[in-house]
Amino acid sequence: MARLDSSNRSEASRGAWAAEEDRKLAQVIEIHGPRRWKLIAAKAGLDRCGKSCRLRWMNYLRPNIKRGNISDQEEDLIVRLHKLLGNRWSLIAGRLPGRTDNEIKNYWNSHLSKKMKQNEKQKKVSRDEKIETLSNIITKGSLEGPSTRDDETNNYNVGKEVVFDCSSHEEPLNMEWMSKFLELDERWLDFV
DNA sequence: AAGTATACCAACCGCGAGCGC
DNA sequence: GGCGCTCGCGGTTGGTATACT
Repeated sequence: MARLDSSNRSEASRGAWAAEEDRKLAQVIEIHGPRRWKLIAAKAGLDRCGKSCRLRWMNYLRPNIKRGNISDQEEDLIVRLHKLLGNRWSLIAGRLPGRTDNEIKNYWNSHLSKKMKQNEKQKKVSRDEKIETLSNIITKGSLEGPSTRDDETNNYNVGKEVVFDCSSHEEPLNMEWMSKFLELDERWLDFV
């Protein structure tokens, strides 16, 4: 059974913070420092729980907070860090001065996750198209069109520039073989 | 202009970890 | 070791603004 969190479910008020509440909170933190949040809430005479005070401070009132307008550079960094760290927002935020974990999480959920999904979808379509091209070359023996076979080197030439090097692979060139090849050498797809 | 859908973001909630008693 | 308190994190909710029909 889940442990009850004494800082939750208090009788404290909820909802948006008023400017007056912000002012009182900042005043108390200036004196006592940003710790012992329950005490801070009491000292400030706020009808808020300590947890709520902490959140307000961390995400809004803390000095040096940057708000809004995430730059392209920052966005790029978020994407790369998310790739590396996953949903570890506080770690990601730690790399972006002035940004809070909550802001980054919100930004990811409202902007970047959609963007990423679109990219993935596009990637998949493009990969499927490439595989279909390969499949046509192999299953239909279709060395017509843009592809040719060089009998001396045993290579498949696709288009003007691309050479599919078969010299290190055994015939027959079938789909099973090809899928194994693709798993091993995804780079090849980029050529087709 | 009014109603509805969607996007955005501040705030809330549940949970786990750390610490002192 | 057990308990209560505090803190921090990540997921989720809900209110408001904006876009769309």
